[in-house]
Amino acid sequence: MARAATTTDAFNAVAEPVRRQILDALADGERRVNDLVVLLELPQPQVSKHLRVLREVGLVRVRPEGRERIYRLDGRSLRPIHDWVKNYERMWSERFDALDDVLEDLKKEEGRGNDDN
Amino acid sequence: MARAATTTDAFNAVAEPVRRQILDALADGERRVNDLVVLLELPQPQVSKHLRVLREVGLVRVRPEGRERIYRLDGRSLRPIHDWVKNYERMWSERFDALDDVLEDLKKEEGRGNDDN
DNA sequence: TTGACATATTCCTATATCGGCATATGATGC
DNA sequence: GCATCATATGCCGATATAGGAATATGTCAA
Repeated sequence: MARAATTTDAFNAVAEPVRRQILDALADGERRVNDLVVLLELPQPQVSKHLRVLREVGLVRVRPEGRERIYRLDGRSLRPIHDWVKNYERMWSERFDALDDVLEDLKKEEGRGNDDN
Repeated sequence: MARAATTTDAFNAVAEPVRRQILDALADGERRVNDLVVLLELPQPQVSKHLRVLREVGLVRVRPEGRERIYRLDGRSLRPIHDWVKNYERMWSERFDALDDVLEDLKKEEGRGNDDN
């Protein structure tokens, strides 16, 4: 086995910068393929191929409209990523430092519960 | 050009499941390489190689201690990921639905400010 | 029907990935 | 020094990836 297929999960799909660009573009609302082509200044096949990957992991949905295809964001597949990174938020956010302080204070004031962490 | 180098950014580094496992293991505290080997039940070279990638994107730091090497999580490089996905949170979180409701109410009543984080 | 437009797919090449195995480097203790 | 432990690196093969170019599919319009 070589590398995990990008088509497998959202983590891999989103590791590709162009695909993130596409998602960001779709965040403003649905778009036709060609709108994305123009917007991202990329060759059309490349866009279509990335859209395919995004489709396969459920990050976007298509709606045909005449000869055009309207792509729409479906961000729910991003949730696992969000939930995963969220556990690390404390490592950079001062908000969490503040929270830690509060917790420490609580421990001290709250009496002599001998909890160590 | 083929695929983006995993060593490039956190997005790519984290797309690999084993590396996420490693980070999760390190979230509990620093660990020697061999601890990780035992914990994840993986061949040592594989662990070392993944650690190298994680090191190169700044997700972990090493501290030599005798003939051992203690790896430590440095979650700050995860921040770009967190910030990016956070923009999509509204797409699955009911909290945001609630927030939307609040905003609607505010529009209607124009009266009181209700702080939801 | 025919031709123009919109999008998807196929074929191709270069690359870099992951894992396995063997080995190198480096530190410790005798 | 030498053997051992702990970790890192090198080389290998298989795979699949991203991008390019050409082409296929599908839809509309005259």
